[in-house]
Amino acid sequence: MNKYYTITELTREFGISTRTLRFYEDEGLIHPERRGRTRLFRSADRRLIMEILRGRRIGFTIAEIREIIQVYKDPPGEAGQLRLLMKRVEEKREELQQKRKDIEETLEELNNVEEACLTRLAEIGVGT
Amino acid sequence: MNKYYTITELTREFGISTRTLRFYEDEGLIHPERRGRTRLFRSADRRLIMEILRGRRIGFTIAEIREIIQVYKDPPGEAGQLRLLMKRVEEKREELQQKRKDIEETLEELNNVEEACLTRLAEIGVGT
DNA sequence: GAAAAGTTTGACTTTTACGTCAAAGTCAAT
DNA sequence: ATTGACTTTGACGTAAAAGTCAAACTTTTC
Repeated sequence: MNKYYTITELTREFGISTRTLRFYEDEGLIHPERRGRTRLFRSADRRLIMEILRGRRIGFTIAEIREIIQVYKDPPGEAGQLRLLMKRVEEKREELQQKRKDIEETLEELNNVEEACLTRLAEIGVGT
Repeated sequence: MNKYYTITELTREFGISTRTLRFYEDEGLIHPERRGRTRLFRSADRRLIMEILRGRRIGFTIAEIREIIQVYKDPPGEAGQLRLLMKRVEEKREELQQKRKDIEETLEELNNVEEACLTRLAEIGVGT
């Protein structure tokens, strides 16, 4: 075990480009090891990339993703910082709940569109 | 009734800029009336803007939003077009379901972070 | 009827998140 | 030892979605 992943293995697995991974490294989101100059990704890096991509799908910016990673890396110890973090968490929660609501409404509309399509198809293509 | 909204009324209501609304008009998403050169928004425009902003929050591009609006404006009548539309609907559905899952996982993590904060606060700030 | 407030168009700029080369280095296999 | 596949750095480019600014025009208000 304890295998290394090459950069292209990961790009293929996740459907992203090498440029994207290099960009994430430049932005300080990941820190793959090096053998010479070549990047070597461990499974921890791989998992981190999965979380980054999840954040991306949700619509988080690079800055936000970096911030989240930071919090996990070294959580704040001081009371003021903790309270600040909780405030930010609460804000994010509201944002995500709104987004979830938006998605659910849109899924509903998609259902309506689909039904309308089926109805229309049945009307015109009777027996197609 | 049948009131007109000015552009700034809407920007204030939705927390967007006039530039944004002009941009949406340039992109063909909205078509407010004119009195002279001044734009006059009706409540139908206002509702449309709400839908545009919902699409934006979800992460749809302008092109996708425009496409959705188009479908509502004049739904396809031909069978091939209808089937194509249904395929696209299915793709969007999967995309949104993935996004919803991402959001739910992230909401779970936010809960964990919050709990960790509370625990830590209790530890250090006993009686604060 | 003059000032203040709001609006329009047009042009240029900015930010984010990468894409696209080019040139050079590395490594495995033939 | 050379071909071919892969990788790196660096520089420049790009698309989307607005932001910013200037100059002119309108409308409202005092």
